[in-house]
Amino acid sequence: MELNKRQTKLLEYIKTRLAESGFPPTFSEMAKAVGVKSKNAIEKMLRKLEVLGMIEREKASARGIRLLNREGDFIGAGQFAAPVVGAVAAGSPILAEENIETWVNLPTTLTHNRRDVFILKVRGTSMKDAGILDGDLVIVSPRQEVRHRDIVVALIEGEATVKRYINIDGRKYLKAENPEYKNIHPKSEWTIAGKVVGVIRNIE
Amino acid sequence: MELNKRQTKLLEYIKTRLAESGFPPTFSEMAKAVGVKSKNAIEKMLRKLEVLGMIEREKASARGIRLLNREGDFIGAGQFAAPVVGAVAAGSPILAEENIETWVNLPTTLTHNRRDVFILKVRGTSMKDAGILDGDLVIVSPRQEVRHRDIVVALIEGEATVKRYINIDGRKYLKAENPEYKNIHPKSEWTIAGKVVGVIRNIE
DNA sequence: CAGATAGGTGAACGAACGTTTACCATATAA
DNA sequence: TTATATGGTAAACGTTCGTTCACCTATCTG
Repeated sequence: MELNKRQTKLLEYIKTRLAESGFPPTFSEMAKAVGVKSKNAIEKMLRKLEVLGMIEREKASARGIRLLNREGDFIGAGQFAAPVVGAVAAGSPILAEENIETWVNLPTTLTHNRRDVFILKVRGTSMKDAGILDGDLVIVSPRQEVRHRDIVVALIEGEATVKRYINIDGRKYLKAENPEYKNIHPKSEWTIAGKVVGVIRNIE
Repeated sequence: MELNKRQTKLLEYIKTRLAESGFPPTFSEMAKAVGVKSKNAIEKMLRKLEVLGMIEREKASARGIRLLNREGDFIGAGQFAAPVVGAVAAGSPILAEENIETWVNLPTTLTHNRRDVFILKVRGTSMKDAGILDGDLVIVSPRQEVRHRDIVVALIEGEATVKRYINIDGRKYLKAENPEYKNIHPKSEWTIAGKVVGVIRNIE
């Protein structure tokens, strides 16, 4: 069972309404937003979203809708669900379902209001001199321009790695921020999955 | 103009309801929660909260309440407002009004559901080998037990500083994580303001 | 003392809001 | 072809919910 276009639009509308107004919309508002004329249409769509575990409802109460992320905990206003990428299966795009370990809610204030970021859990100490340690979560913005000396997430042979991007006169390579690691001049195909725009560390 | 006990309780109730149920409460729910029998009493309290800039309302709509932090942006479900401490005025407690630069909303998921944390903006590079750089925000938990080798925020002569806490056989001092800095054996009175439980960095 | 102010009760009103039922159109499966 | 699921309209219903008004009671002020 999957969402059709209008149902996806409804879910999206609930998200933005929650983010922008601080509380969920009413049936009439939703009907207007997705372009249907009957509140019953909304009722049916909501039931579907509920069955699929995307929302949770409080019956018979106004605006009684909770938005859930795929972990089942709910996404409050001013937040959005960001995927946490684990091991990247060779050849697959980094954001493929199979690579997503879990979802966490982030406040949009932490990402300059971007909602298209993902999160990568850092393994190893190759960036320790840049203040990125083993176990840290890096926030990655995939659609942002990457410049010389930015910290990036690169995909090399289906392996996601955090490094500093160096581009000198068109010579492009990756630099570790730890003297014990060598620079990487990939021979095989590689791509940049995004720019690191934030770091989150949980101590203990 | 200040809040009395019941009004404070109302504000607190709105906060927890928003955190727990994902949307604001109705008048009746609020009346029951703070122990008044009339919805009009709630109306008057809400007006006061509104005048004081603590909430924002959408008139004539069910559950039309937004919770604001002291910066005027609203606090969504699953979030709470944490104070960002700047320069600490000598002799004042670290969380005194005058020391608070601004407020930011944090998701409770980042603080293990603790709501009593505050944030300190790090100055200098004395903790760089612990992955804490100049400009980083550290999340500080003031009521948590501090143990040997924890990273802490210490108050020395009215100066807030982030260091590693060392306690060997009762000999207590502070250690920088940067060879260019010496250990600190404070001679004057000093206190520990809290334990560092998280780090947030915004790149760019 | 009279008067203002803050905080509350209680009831009535009307609009907002979720729910339900009957009915229709279209596509898909048996 | 006949069922059956899907997605929608339309209307009616009954609460829920915010608003407002009249009135009460302390407490403080001049």
